[in-house]
Amino acid sequence: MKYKDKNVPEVVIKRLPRYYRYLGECLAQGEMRISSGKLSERMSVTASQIRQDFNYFGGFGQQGYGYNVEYLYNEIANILGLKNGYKAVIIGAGHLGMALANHASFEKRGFEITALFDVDEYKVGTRINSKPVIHMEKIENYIKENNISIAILALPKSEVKELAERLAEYGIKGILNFSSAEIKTAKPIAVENVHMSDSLMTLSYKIKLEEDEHKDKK
Amino acid sequence: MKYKDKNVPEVVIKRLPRYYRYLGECLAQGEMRISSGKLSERMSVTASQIRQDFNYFGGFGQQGYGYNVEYLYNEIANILGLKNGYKAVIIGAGHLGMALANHASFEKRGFEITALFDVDEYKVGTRINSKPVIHMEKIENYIKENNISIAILALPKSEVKELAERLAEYGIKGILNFSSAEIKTAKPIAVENVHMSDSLMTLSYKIKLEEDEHKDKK
DNA sequence: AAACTTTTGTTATTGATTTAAAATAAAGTC
DNA sequence: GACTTTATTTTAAATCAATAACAAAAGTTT
Repeated sequence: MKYKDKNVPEVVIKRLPRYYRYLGECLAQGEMRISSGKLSERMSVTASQIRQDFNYFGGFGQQGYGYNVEYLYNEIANILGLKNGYKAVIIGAGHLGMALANHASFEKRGFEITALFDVDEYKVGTRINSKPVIHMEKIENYIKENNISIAILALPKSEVKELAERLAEYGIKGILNFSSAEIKTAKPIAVENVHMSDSLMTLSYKIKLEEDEHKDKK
Repeated sequence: MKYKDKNVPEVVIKRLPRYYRYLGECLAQGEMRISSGKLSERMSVTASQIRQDFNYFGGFGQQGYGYNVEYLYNEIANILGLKNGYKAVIIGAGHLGMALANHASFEKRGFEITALFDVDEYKVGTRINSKPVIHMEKIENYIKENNISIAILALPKSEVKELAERLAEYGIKGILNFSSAEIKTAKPIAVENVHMSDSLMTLSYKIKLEEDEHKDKK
Protein backbone atom coordinates (compact mmCIF):
# COMPACT_ATOMS: atom_id res chain seq x y z
CA MET A 1 0.00 0.00 0.00
CA LYS A 2 1.35 3.36 -1.02
CA TYR A 3 1.18 6.14 1.56
CA LYS A 4 -1.15 8.06 -0.68
CA ASP A 5 -3.87 5.64 0.22
CA LYS A 6 -3.30 5.97 3.91
CA ASN A 7 -4.91 9.33 4.31
CA VAL A 8 -2.19 10.95 6.35
CA PRO A 9 -3.55 13.33 9.00
CA GLU A 10 -3.03 17.02 8.38
CA VAL A 11 -1.19 17.38 11.70
CA VAL A 12 1.43 14.97 10.48
CA ILE A 13 1.92 16.88 7.23
CA LYS A 14 2.40 20.08 9.15
CA ARG A 15 5.18 18.48 11.13
CA LEU A 16 7.12 17.36 8.08
CA PRO A 17 8.62 20.76 7.21
CA ARG A 18 10.01 21.01 10.70
CA TYR A 19 11.60 17.58 10.47
CA TYR A 20 12.94 18.59 7.11
CA ARG A 21 14.57 21.72 8.46
CA TYR A 22 16.17 19.83 11.29
CA LEU A 23 17.49 17.12 9.06
CA GLY A 24 18.91 19.80 6.81
CA GLU A 25 20.85 21.13 9.76
CA CYS A 26 22.11 17.68 10.70
CA LEU A 27 23.20 17.17 7.14
CA ALA A 28 25.02 20.48 7.08
CA GLN A 29 26.87 19.39 10.20
CA GLY A 30 27.95 16.23 8.46
CA GLU A 31 25.86 13.81 10.49
CA MET A 32 25.28 10.60 8.61
CA ARG A 33 22.77 8.84 10.83
CA ILE A 34 20.28 9.70 13.52
CA SER A 35 17.94 7.75 15.74
CA SER A 36 14.39 8.72 16.56
CA GLY A 37 15.54 9.08 20.17
CA LYS A 38 18.23 11.64 19.30
CA LEU A 39 15.92 13.55 17.02
CA SER A 40 13.30 13.49 19.73
CA GLU A 41 15.65 15.10 22.26
CA ARG A 42 16.65 17.89 19.93
CA MET A 43 13.21 18.69 18.68
CA SER A 44 11.37 18.11 21.95
CA VAL A 45 8.78 15.76 20.60
CA THR A 46 8.38 12.11 21.57
CA ALA A 47 10.43 9.51 19.76
CA SER A 48 7.26 7.52 19.39
CA GLN A 49 5.63 10.29 17.44
CA ILE A 50 8.59 10.66 15.12
CA ARG A 51 8.59 6.97 14.30
CA GLN A 52 4.84 6.92 13.84
CA ASP A 53 4.97 9.96 11.59
CA PHE A 54 7.60 8.49 9.31
CA ASN A 55 5.73 5.23 9.20
CA TYR A 56 2.75 6.84 7.56
CA PHE A 57 4.92 7.02 4.49
CA GLY A 58 6.64 3.69 4.92
CA GLY A 59 9.62 3.02 7.15
CA PHE A 60 12.76 4.85 6.16
CA GLY A 61 14.90 3.52 8.96
CA GLN A 62 16.71 0.39 9.87
CA GLN A 63 16.48 -1.44 13.15
CA GLY A 64 19.62 -1.15 15.20
CA TYR A 65 20.95 1.66 13.03
CA GLY A 66 18.41 4.47 12.92
CA TYR A 67 17.76 6.71 9.97
CA ASN A 68 20.22 7.71 7.30
CA VAL A 69 20.03 11.48 7.47
CA GLU A 70 20.54 12.18 3.80
CA TYR A 71 18.14 9.49 2.69
CA LEU A 72 15.44 10.62 5.09
CA TYR A 73 15.99 14.24 4.10
CA ASN A 74 15.47 13.39 0.47
CA GLU A 75 12.48 11.20 1.14
CA ILE A 76 10.72 13.98 3.02
CA ALA A 77 11.50 16.34 0.16
CA ASN A 78 9.86 13.83 -2.16
CA ILE A 79 6.81 13.47 0.02
CA LEU A 80 6.40 17.23 0.20
CA GLY A 81 6.89 17.55 -3.54
CA LEU A 82 9.91 19.80 -3.17
CA LYS A 83 11.61 18.01 -6.04
CA ASN A 84 8.77 18.82 -8.40
CA GLY A 85 10.14 22.27 -9.10
CA TYR A 86 6.83 24.02 -8.72
CA LYS A 87 6.84 27.52 -10.14
CA ALA A 88 5.24 30.37 -8.24
CA VAL A 89 4.33 34.00 -8.76
CA ILE A 90 3.82 36.67 -6.15
CA ILE A 91 0.76 38.80 -6.58
CA GLY A 92 1.08 42.24 -5.06
CA ALA A 93 4.40 44.07 -5.21
CA GLY A 94 3.91 46.09 -2.05
CA HIS A 95 6.10 45.80 1.01
CA LEU A 96 5.06 42.26 1.71
CA GLY A 97 5.38 41.15 -1.89
CA MET A 98 8.86 42.60 -1.98
CA ALA A 99 9.78 40.94 1.27
CA LEU A 100 8.61 37.61 -0.11
CA ALA A 101 10.46 38.11 -3.38
CA ASN A 102 13.64 38.62 -1.40
CA HIS A 103 12.97 35.72 0.88
CA ALA A 104 15.67 33.23 0.01
CA SER A 105 14.19 30.24 1.74
CA PHE A 106 11.50 29.71 -0.86
CA GLU A 107 14.06 29.02 -3.49
CA LYS A 108 16.17 27.02 -1.07
CA ARG A 109 13.23 24.68 -0.71
CA GLY A 110 12.98 24.04 -4.40
CA PHE A 111 10.39 26.56 -5.48
CA GLU A 112 11.02 28.95 -8.32
CA ILE A 113 9.53 32.41 -8.08
CA THR A 114 9.38 33.66 -11.62
CA ALA A 115 7.63 37.03 -11.38
CA LEU A 116 5.59 39.52 -9.40
CA PHE A 117 2.32 41.07 -10.47
CA ASP A 118 0.87 44.45 -9.65
CA VAL A 119 -1.39 47.11 -11.13
CA ASP A 120 0.88 50.02 -10.20
CA GLU A 121 2.33 51.48 -13.43
CA TYR A 122 5.40 52.72 -11.58
CA LYS A 123 6.29 49.27 -10.41
CA VAL A 124 5.49 47.42 -13.63
CA GLY A 125 8.63 46.96 -15.68
CA THR A 126 11.00 47.11 -12.73
CA ARG A 127 12.71 44.13 -11.18
CA ILE A 128 12.69 42.92 -7.60
CA ASN A 129 15.47 40.54 -6.70
CA SER A 130 15.93 40.09 -10.44
CA LYS A 131 12.31 39.02 -10.92
CA PRO A 132 10.19 41.13 -13.27
CA VAL A 133 7.14 43.02 -12.08
CA ILE A 134 4.37 42.49 -14.62
CA HIS A 135 0.99 44.14 -14.99
CA MET A 136 -1.94 42.24 -13.56
CA GLU A 137 -3.80 42.25 -16.83
CA LYS A 138 -1.22 39.86 -18.23
CA ILE A 139 -1.55 37.29 -15.51
CA GLU A 140 -3.87 34.87 -17.25
CA ASN A 141 -1.58 34.32 -20.18
CA TYR A 142 1.49 34.28 -18.00
CA ILE A 143 0.16 31.51 -15.79
CA LYS A 144 -0.94 29.41 -18.70
CA GLU A 145 2.18 29.88 -20.78
CA ASN A 146 4.69 29.41 -18.00
CA ASN A 147 3.11 26.52 -16.19
CA ILE A 148 2.76 28.33 -12.89
CA SER A 149 1.45 26.15 -10.08
CA ILE A 150 1.43 28.45 -7.11
CA ALA A 151 0.15 31.97 -6.50
CA ILE A 152 1.42 33.76 -3.42
CA LEU A 153 -1.11 36.41 -2.51
CA ALA A 154 0.34 39.52 -0.90
CA LEU A 155 -2.47 41.97 -1.39
CA PRO A 156 -5.35 43.44 0.57
CA LYS A 157 -8.15 41.25 1.77
CA SER A 158 -10.70 43.11 -0.34
CA GLU A 159 -9.13 42.01 -3.61
CA VAL A 160 -8.34 38.48 -2.69
CA LYS A 161 -11.71 36.78 -2.97
CA GLU A 162 -12.44 37.69 -6.53
CA LEU A 163 -8.86 37.12 -7.58
CA ALA A 164 -8.66 33.64 -6.08
CA GLU A 165 -11.63 32.58 -8.12
CA ARG A 166 -9.99 33.76 -11.31
CA LEU A 167 -6.67 32.14 -10.49
CA ALA A 168 -8.35 28.81 -10.00
CA GLU A 169 -9.91 29.17 -13.42
CA TYR A 170 -6.56 29.99 -14.97
CA GLY A 171 -5.24 26.68 -13.69
CA ILE A 172 -3.35 27.64 -10.55
CA LYS A 173 -2.94 24.58 -8.38
CA GLY A 174 -2.40 26.18 -5.00
CA ILE A 175 -2.59 29.49 -3.21
CA LEU A 176 -0.44 30.71 -0.37
CA ASN A 177 -2.63 33.37 1.17
CA PHE A 178 -1.14 36.14 3.27
CA SER A 179 -4.34 38.12 3.59
CA SER A 180 -6.93 37.60 6.27
CA ALA A 181 -9.58 36.79 3.66
CA GLU A 182 -10.98 33.28 3.62
CA ILE A 183 -10.59 31.70 0.23
CA LYS A 184 -13.17 29.40 -1.21
CA THR A 185 -13.20 28.78 -4.93
CA ALA A 186 -15.79 27.08 -7.09
CA LYS A 187 -13.14 24.81 -8.52
CA PRO A 188 -11.51 23.50 -5.36
CA ILE A 189 -7.77 24.11 -5.15
CA ALA A 190 -5.20 23.79 -2.40
CA VAL A 191 -5.01 26.79 -0.08
CA GLU A 192 -2.64 27.46 2.74
CA ASN A 193 -3.10 30.51 4.91
CA VAL A 194 -0.49 32.57 6.69
CA HIS A 195 -2.56 34.71 9.00
CA MET A 196 0.08 36.90 10.59
CA SER A 197 -2.25 38.78 12.87
CA ASP A 198 -3.88 35.55 14.02
CA SER A 199 -0.48 34.47 15.21
CA LEU A 200 -0.02 37.71 17.05
CA MET A 201 -3.38 37.20 18.75
CA THR A 202 -2.45 33.68 19.77
CA LEU A 203 0.79 35.04 21.17
CA SER A 204 -1.18 37.65 23.05
CA TYR A 205 -3.29 34.92 24.65
CA LYS A 206 -0.21 33.10 25.82
CA ILE A 207 1.26 36.25 27.32
CA LYS A 208 -1.95 37.07 29.09
CA LEU A 209 -2.20 33.54 30.44
CA GLU A 210 1.29 33.80 31.80
CA GLU A 211 0.58 37.15 33.43
CA ASP A 212 -2.64 35.89 34.98
CA GLU A 213 -0.94 32.86 36.43
CA HIS A 214 1.60 35.13 37.98
CA LYS A 215 -1.09 37.24 39.53
CA ASP A 216 -2.86 34.23 41.02
CA LYS A 217 0.24 33.17 42.86
CA LYS A 218 0.39 36.38 44.81
CA MET B 1 -14.14 27.75 38.02
CA LYS B 2 -12.37 30.25 35.83
CA TYR B 3 -11.38 29.16 32.35
CA LYS B 4 -7.75 29.61 33.22
CA ASP B 5 -7.93 26.47 35.25
CA LYS B 6 -9.46 24.45 32.50
CA ASN B 7 -6.35 24.06 30.42
CA VAL B 8 -7.84 25.01 27.11
CA PRO B 9 -6.38 23.00 24.23
CA GLU B 10 -4.07 24.86 21.91
CA VAL B 11 -6.24 24.00 18.91
CA VAL B 12 -9.10 25.90 20.49
CA ILE B 13 -6.96 28.97 21.08
CA LYS B 14 -5.87 28.91 17.46
CA ARG B 15 -9.47 29.02 16.36
CA LEU B 16 -10.36 32.06 18.41
CA PRO B 17 -8.77 34.63 16.08
CA ARG B 18 -10.81 33.26 13.23
CA TYR B 19 -14.04 33.53 15.19
CA TYR B 20 -12.98 37.00 16.16
CA ARG B 21 -12.47 38.06 12.56
CA TYR B 22 -15.82 36.67 11.52
CA LEU B 23 -17.65 38.32 14.36
CA GLY B 24 -15.96 41.58 13.44
CA GLU B 25 -17.45 41.27 9.97
CA CYS B 26 -20.91 40.50 11.36
CA LEU B 27 -20.62 43.51 13.58
CA ALA B 28 -19.60 45.71 10.67
CA GLN B 29 -22.69 44.54 8.85
CA GLY B 30 -24.84 45.55 11.77
CA GLU B 31 -25.82 42.07 12.88
CA MET B 32 -26.88 42.05 16.51
CA ARG B 33 -27.24 38.36 17.21
CA ILE B 34 -26.04 35.09 15.77
CA SER B 35 -26.60 31.45 16.55
CA SER B 36 -23.98 28.76 16.57
CA GLY B 37 -25.87 27.22 13.65
CA LYS B 38 -25.59 30.32 11.49
CA LEU B 39 -21.97 30.85 12.39
CA SER B 40 -21.34 27.22 11.62
CA GLU B 41 -22.74 27.54 8.09
CA ARG B 42 -20.69 30.59 7.27
CA MET B 43 -17.44 29.34 8.70
CA SER B 44 -17.87 25.72 7.67
CA VAL B 45 -17.23 24.22 11.04
CA THR B 46 -19.75 22.29 13.10
CA ALA B 47 -22.09 24.16 15.40
CA SER B 48 -21.17 21.71 18.08
CA GLN B 49 -17.55 22.71 17.91
CA ILE B 50 -18.39 26.38 18.14
CA ARG B 51 -20.48 25.88 21.26
CA GLN B 52 -17.88 23.62 22.77
CA ASP B 53 -15.13 26.11 22.05
CA PHE B 54 -16.95 29.03 23.63
CA ASN B 55 -17.83 26.92 26.61
CA TYR B 56 -14.23 26.50 27.55
CA PHE B 57 -14.43 30.10 28.62
CA GLY B 58 -17.93 30.04 30.10
CA GLY B 59 -21.20 30.43 28.26
CA PHE B 60 -21.61 33.65 26.38
CA GLY B 61 -24.93 32.80 24.79
CA GLN B 62 -28.49 32.41 25.78
CA GLN B 63 -30.75 29.48 25.03
CA GLY B 64 -33.35 30.26 22.44
CA TYR B 65 -31.59 33.48 21.48
CA GLY B 66 -28.03 32.71 20.44
CA TYR B 67 -25.05 34.94 20.95
CA ASN B 68 -24.99 38.70 21.09
CA VAL B 69 -22.45 39.54 18.42
CA GLU B 70 -20.97 42.57 20.08
CA TYR B 71 -20.75 40.95 23.48
CA LEU B 72 -19.13 37.81 22.11
CA TYR B 73 -16.73 39.87 20.02
CA ASN B 74 -15.62 41.77 23.08
CA GLU B 75 -15.36 38.67 25.21
CA ILE B 76 -13.07 36.99 22.71
CA ALA B 77 -10.96 40.12 22.61
CA ASN B 78 -10.69 39.88 26.38
CA ILE B 79 -9.77 36.24 26.31
CA LEU B 80 -7.06 36.90 23.75
CA GLY B 81 -5.79 39.86 25.71
CA LEU B 82 -6.41 42.29 22.87
CA LYS B 83 -7.65 44.89 25.33
CA ASN B 84 -4.41 44.82 27.26
CA GLY B 85 -2.77 47.21 24.84
CA TYR B 86 0.42 45.21 24.53
CA LYS B 87 3.24 47.18 22.99
CA ALA B 88 5.48 45.63 20.38
CA VAL B 89 8.69 46.39 18.53
CA ILE B 90 9.84 45.03 15.22
CA ILE B 91 13.41 43.87 15.10
CA GLY B 92 14.94 44.02 11.66
CA ALA B 93 14.06 46.86 9.32
CA GLY B 94 14.57 44.92 6.11
CA HIS B 95 11.85 44.22 3.60
CA LEU B 96 9.91 42.03 5.97
CA GLY B 97 10.25 44.41 8.89
CA MET B 98 9.00 47.22 6.70
CA ALA B 99 6.10 45.13 5.48
CA LEU B 100 5.13 44.36 9.06
CA ALA B 101 5.46 47.99 10.12
CA ASN B 102 3.01 48.90 7.40
CA HIS B 103 0.68 46.07 8.19
CA ALA B 104 -2.41 47.79 9.51
CA SER B 105 -4.08 44.75 11.03
CA PHE B 106 -1.72 44.58 13.98
CA GLU B 107 -2.88 47.92 15.22
CA LYS B 108 -6.46 47.13 14.33
CA ARG B 109 -6.25 44.23 16.76
CA GLY B 110 -5.16 46.42 19.62
CA PHE B 111 -1.40 46.12 19.46
CA GLU B 112 0.82 49.15 19.38
CA ILE B 113 3.99 48.98 17.36
CA THR B 114 6.22 51.64 18.78
CA ALA B 115 9.51 51.26 16.92
CA LEU B 116 11.76 49.24 14.68
CA PHE B 117 15.33 48.22 15.45
CA ASP B 118 18.23 47.64 13.11
CA VAL B 119 22.00 47.88 12.99
CA ASP B 120 22.14 49.59 9.59
CA GLU B 121 23.33 53.18 10.10
CA TYR B 122 21.50 54.32 6.99
CA LYS B 123 18.18 53.16 8.32
CA VAL B 124 18.65 54.30 11.91
CA GLY B 125 17.04 57.70 12.39
CA THR B 126 14.52 57.29 9.61
CA ARG B 127 10.85 56.52 10.08
CA ILE B 128 8.76 53.72 8.66
CA ASN B 129 5.05 54.30 8.75
CA SER B 130 5.81 57.04 11.26
CA LYS B 131 7.63 54.66 13.59
CA PRO B 132 11.25 55.43 14.37
CA VAL B 133 14.08 53.10 13.39
CA ILE B 134 16.44 52.83 16.34
CA HIS B 135 19.87 51.28 16.63
CA MET B 136 19.99 47.81 18.08
CA GLU B 137 22.41 48.80 20.79
CA LYS B 138 19.65 50.83 22.43
CA ILE B 139 17.16 48.02 22.59
CA GLU B 140 17.69 46.95 26.18
CA ASN B 141 16.90 50.35 27.60
CA TYR B 142 14.08 50.90 25.18
CA ILE B 143 12.29 47.72 26.16
CA LYS B 144 12.67 48.38 29.84
CA GLU B 145 11.72 52.03 29.73
CA ASN B 146 8.76 51.67 27.40
CA ASN B 147 7.20 48.56 28.83
CA ILE B 148 7.44 46.57 25.61
CA SER B 149 5.82 43.16 25.82
CA ILE B 150 6.28 41.76 22.35
CA ALA B 151 9.23 41.47 19.98
CA ILE B 152 8.48 40.73 16.36
CA LEU B 153 11.56 39.15 14.85
CA ALA B 154 12.10 39.89 11.18
CA LEU B 155 15.75 39.03 10.79
CA PRO B 156 17.87 36.16 9.57
CA LYS B 157 17.81 32.86 11.33
CA SER B 158 21.45 33.13 12.28
CA GLU B 159 20.91 36.11 14.54
CA VAL B 160 17.68 35.00 16.11
CA LYS B 161 18.85 32.46 18.66
CA GLU B 162 21.23 34.67 20.52
CA LEU B 163 18.90 37.64 20.31
CA ALA B 164 15.91 35.77 21.70
CA GLU B 165 17.88 34.86 24.78
CA ARG B 166 18.76 38.48 25.39
CA LEU B 167 15.22 39.70 24.79
CA ALA B 168 13.91 37.29 27.40
CA GLU B 169 16.42 38.69 29.86
CA TYR B 170 15.35 42.23 29.08
CA GLY B 171 11.82 41.32 30.09
CA ILE B 172 10.09 40.69 26.77
CA LYS B 173 7.00 38.59 27.38
CA GLY B 174 6.48 37.09 23.96
CA ILE B 175 8.16 36.68 20.60
CA LEU B 176 6.54 36.52 17.20
CA ASN B 177 9.17 34.76 15.19
CA PHE B 178 9.30 35.09 11.41
CA SER B 179 12.58 33.29 10.98
CA SER B 180 12.94 29.56 10.59
CA ALA B 181 15.06 29.36 13.73
CA GLU B 182 13.63 27.47 16.67
CA ILE B 183 13.57 29.60 19.76
CA LYS B 184 14.25 28.21 23.18
CA THR B 185 15.22 30.57 25.94
CA ALA B 186 16.55 29.83 29.41
CA LYS B 187 13.83 31.96 30.93
CA PRO B 188 10.75 30.50 29.26
CA ILE B 189 8.64 33.03 27.38
CA ALA B 190 5.77 32.78 24.94
CA VAL B 191 6.79 32.16 21.35
CA GLU B 192 4.66 32.00 18.26
CA ASN B 193 6.21 31.06 14.95
CA VAL B 194 5.25 32.18 11.49
CA HIS B 195 7.17 29.79 9.31
CA MET B 196 6.36 31.07 5.86
CA SER B 197 8.32 28.47 3.98
CA ASP B 198 6.81 25.68 6.07
CA SER B 199 3.44 26.81 4.82
CA LEU B 200 4.68 26.76 1.28
CA MET B 201 5.94 23.21 1.78
CA THR B 202 2.59 22.12 3.19
CA LEU B 203 0.91 23.69 0.20
CA SER B 204 3.29 21.83 -2.06
CA TYR B 205 2.29 18.56 -0.43
CA LYS B 206 -1.36 19.26 -1.05
CA ILE B 207 -0.74 20.11 -4.69
CA LYS B 208 1.31 17.00 -5.19
CA LEU B 209 -1.37 14.89 -3.56
CA GLU B 210 -3.96 16.34 -5.88
CA GLU B 211 -1.80 15.70 -8.94
CA ASP B 212 -1.09 12.13 -7.88
CA GLU B 213 -4.75 11.37 -7.38
CA HIS B 214 -5.40 12.66 -10.84
CA LYS B 215 -2.74 10.43 -12.29
CA ASP B 216 -4.13 7.35 -10.56
CA LYS B 217 -7.48 7.83 -12.17
CA LYS B 218 -6.03 7.54 -15.63
C1' DA C 1 -50.72 31.82 28.80
C1' DA C 2 -50.15 27.39 26.72
C1' DA C 3 -47.96 25.14 23.06
C1' DC C 4 -44.30 25.16 20.12
C1' DT C 5 -39.79 26.50 18.30
C1' DT C 6 -35.21 27.85 18.79
C1' DT C 7 -30.84 27.39 20.59
C1' DT C 8 -27.68 27.07 24.27
C1' DG C 9 -24.93 24.44 27.87
C1' DT C 10 -23.58 20.01 28.95
C1' DT C 11 -22.99 15.18 28.83
C1' DA C 12 -22.14 11.09 26.09
C1' DT C 13 -20.24 9.01 22.07
C1' DT C 14 -17.38 8.47 18.45
C1' DG C 15 -13.20 9.33 16.13
C1' DA C 16 -8.37 10.86 15.77
C1' DT C 17 -3.92 11.36 17.59
C1' DT C 18 -0.39 10.32 20.70
C1' DT C 19 2.06 7.42 23.60
C1' DA C 20 3.49 3.01 25.14
C1' DA C 21 4.58 -1.85 24.61
C1' DA C 22 5.77 -5.95 22.13
C1' DA C 23 7.87 -8.08 18.37
C1' DT C 24 11.55 -8.09 15.13
C1' DA C 25 15.68 -7.13 12.76
C1' DA C 26 20.13 -5.28 12.14
C1' DA C 27 24.62 -3.80 14.13
C1' DG C 28 28.23 -4.06 17.26
C1' DT C 29 31.11 -6.89 20.42
C1' DC C 30 33.84 -10.42 22.42
C1' DG D 1 29.77 -16.83 15.12
C1' DA D 2 26.92 -16.47 19.17
C1' DC D 3 25.34 -12.84 22.21
C1' DT D 4 24.06 -8.32 23.56
C1' DT D 5 22.54 -3.94 22.39
C1' DT D 6 20.24 -0.70 19.66
C1' DA D 7 16.45 0.97 17.40
C1' DT D 8 12.77 0.21 14.07
C1' DT D 9 8.26 -1.63 12.90
C1' DT D 10 3.91 -2.93 14.28
C1' DT D 11 0.24 -3.45 17.37
C1' DA D 12 -2.24 -2.03 21.36
C1' DA D 13 -3.65 1.26 24.93
C1' DA D 14 -4.51 5.75 26.45
C1' DT D 15 -5.36 10.34 25.77
C1' DC D 16 -7.32 14.09 23.48
C1' DA D 17 -10.58 16.39 20.31
C1' DA D 18 -14.76 16.55 17.48
C1' DT D 19 -19.35 15.39 16.88
C1' DA D 20 -23.81 14.12 18.31
C1' DA D 21 -27.57 13.98 21.52
C1' DC D 22 -30.52 15.99 24.69
C1' DA D 23 -32.44 18.51 28.70
C1' DA D 24 -33.25 23.18 30.11
C1' DA D 25 -34.06 27.88 29.20
C1' DA D 26 -35.61 31.64 26.42
C1' DG D 27 -38.20 33.32 22.65
C1' DT D 28 -42.29 33.13 19.48
C1' DT D 29 -46.82 32.16 18.02
C1' DT D 30 -51.63 31.52 18.41
